[in-house]
Formats: sequence, structure tokens, C-alpha cells
Amino acid sequence: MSAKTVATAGLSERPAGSAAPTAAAGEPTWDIIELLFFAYRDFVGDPDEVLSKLGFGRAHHRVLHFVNRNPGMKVADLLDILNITKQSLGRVLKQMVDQGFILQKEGAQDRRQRLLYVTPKGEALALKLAGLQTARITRAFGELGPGAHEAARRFLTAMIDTDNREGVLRLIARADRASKRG
Amino acid sequence: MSAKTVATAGLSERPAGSAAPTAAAGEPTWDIIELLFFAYRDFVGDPDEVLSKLGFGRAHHRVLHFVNRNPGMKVADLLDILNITKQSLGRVLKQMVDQGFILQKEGAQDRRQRLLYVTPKGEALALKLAGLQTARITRAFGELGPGAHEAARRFLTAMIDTDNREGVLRLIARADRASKRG
DNA sequence: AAAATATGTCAACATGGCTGACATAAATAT
DNA sequence: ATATTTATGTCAGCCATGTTGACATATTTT
Repeated sequence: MSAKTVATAGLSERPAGSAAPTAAAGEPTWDIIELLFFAYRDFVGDPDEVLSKLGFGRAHHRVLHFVNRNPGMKVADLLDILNITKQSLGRVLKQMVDQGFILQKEGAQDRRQRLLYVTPKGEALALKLAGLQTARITRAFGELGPGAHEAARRFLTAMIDTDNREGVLRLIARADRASKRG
Repeated sequence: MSAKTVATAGLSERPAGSAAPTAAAGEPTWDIIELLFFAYRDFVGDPDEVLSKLGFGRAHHRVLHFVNRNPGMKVADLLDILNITKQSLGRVLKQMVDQGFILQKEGAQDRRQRLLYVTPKGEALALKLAGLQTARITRAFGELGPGAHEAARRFLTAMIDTDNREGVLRLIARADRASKRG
């Protein structure tokens, strides 16, 4: 049995139609709930395979991703984004520093800070992983019509906590500028 | 510091604009990658809070969700959907059976099978959790124009592994019929 | 000089994945 | 009828990654 299949066994099968319209108010939007589950599972599945060969997990991916996107960020910033404890981060971060994927520099103004950067090796891995996910995304956008990117962006943005949305958009916009400069 | 915030500290801030268009071919679609991360984090965050008060985790949620949606499913089906080992499932499942959220019945034709059902208590919890997620989804659809539901469904579907997509759609469609009958 | 801040570390624990080995009952095949 | 396969469960232990609490160190701020 290969991974990432879905049970089709049991219960009589009928031809697959489009999911039900979910009209009635107050009824759960089962289709979106379940599609999000499966879409996200596949979305993170591609990187997971590559990472596991390196002895890394999803936690390493998250660290690498955000450091790559926000070079020079503080440890505290990363903790805030990942929403984990410094002890959890510490373990993972230490491995990536020891293995030469991430590099820490003392802050220029504030020498208590350990600013985080990816090494060339780290950047290569980050781009490889992002490439896998981008391939999936562009394939999806290719299947859908033009405007799919914008529609997806609007949907995903609207799904984020309202009181956090501005911060997320700022983060993305700032990282974009950083990578374009870099 | 509250949970689920995003670092805004450091680096000079500029007013939040829409994310960059990500035009160039071969460049990662950072915006979708990151929005998916944050959207999913918030999406599962609501249920997580409720579950933790019951001593349950995300694993329990997944089990409860799929059993509720597919009453009478076999253990093997659930394993196939969740893509975990029977030992992992066993632990979680046992707790939910012991605490009266899920019920197992011997199969009618094949008496080796332990068909899975939610109890009324289990259904209530499943609906409560789905309600939280639905609230977020309908809020999002409300912010976006009409057609948002359809657009989201198409996007998410296109993000699923092509060789698995049919199976997922069948699963959703079948569960819809089951819940409409039930 | 004292207090607050940024970071790191030690120790212990919980959850939820995993593998491997083995047990049981029931269905199926020979 | 016996043998094999199948569906499920269970024991034991390992690993990754989250948690809390306590404490250490360097540096900045008051």
C-alpha cells in the first residue's frame, strides 16, 4: 500500500460528482473542511520526503523557510512566528547550525541578539523545498483559469485570524522586498 | 504575549500592500506558501483549543471527524485515510471509545470487522468543532464576493495529488450522502 | 549599581508518530 | 476439515517535537 491514498473500499461506489453545494445555513461546510485537510497534507508531503532523507522534520523546514525569507531575523521573531517555546526551537536550530544550514551573527547594535541567516547550503535546501511546493501550486493554477492565483491569495488571506492578518501580510511583503534586494 | 501573533518587530516597517505578484517563472510562489501555512494554522487552532480542554489533541479530532462523516466505516478505511499505523490509531481510538465518543460494532457480514460510529456525545463534539471551522470559512466567504465557495473548492481540489483526487472527491461525496440520510 | 532583556541550557514530561513481534477470531481457500 | 489469509488488537520500545520550570550569561537600559 502506498502512502497518501484514500479509502475507497467498503460502501457502494457511485461516480464522482462535484461536491454538494452545502446550501443550508448553519450546516458545516464539510467540503472545504475536508479539502483543506487533504490539500494541506499533500502540500507538506512533498518537502517531508526530502527532509526525512536528511534526518530533518517539518520543524526544521519551518525554521529554514522563515530564516531564508527573513535573513537577519532575531530568534525572538522566529519564536513569535512559529509560536513554540525557545526550548523547542533551540533543539532544532542547534542541529541546523551545527550542520551548516543556518548561521548566527551577533547583532550590530544590540550584541545580545543572535541574528539568523541561511548559509548557501541552507538557501539551496530552502529553495529546493519551496520549488516542490511551487510546482504543485503552479500545476494547480495551470489547471484553473487565469485569476486563480489572485483568488487563492484572497481566500487564504480571508481565512487568517482578522486580528493577525495585517501582521502576516506585512511579514510576507517585507520578506519579498528582502529577497528581491538579496 | 498571546499566541498566534506574527513578528512585526525589527526591520523597518512599511504600510502593508497586497503581496507581490510573483511574476517571474521558476520563482517560488512565496505568498501562497506562506498564506497556506498561516491559514491552516488558524484553521486548526480553533478546534485545538476546545480539544485541549478535553485532554484531546489533533489526532482525536481527525478520528472523530472522519468517523462522524462516515458512520460504519471500517478501521482499515480510517487507517487508509489518516495514513498512520494501526498502533498509533489504536491508542487514540481506545481513548475515545472508553470515554464514550465512539462506538464499535461487529460487522454484520464479516464479523471480524469493528465498524466505527460516533455516539450522540461524539456527534455533538464533532459538530461543535466543525462549527468553529465553518464559522471561519463562512466569515471568509462573506468577506469575499459570491463565488468564493466555488473558487476555494476548485483551488483546494487542484492542490491535491492528481492520482488521489478522484478518491478524495468520492469520499466527500459519499460522506455527504451518508450524512443527508442519517 | 540594579533591573530588564535576549538568548541559551538542563531536566523532566506528554503526545503522537514509528517499527517489530505476536495474538485472536473469522473468513476463505485448498 | 484443515490450512491460510485477513481484520483487528496489543505489548514493548524508539523518535520527533511540543510542553513547563528553573536557572545561567551577556548586554542593554534605567
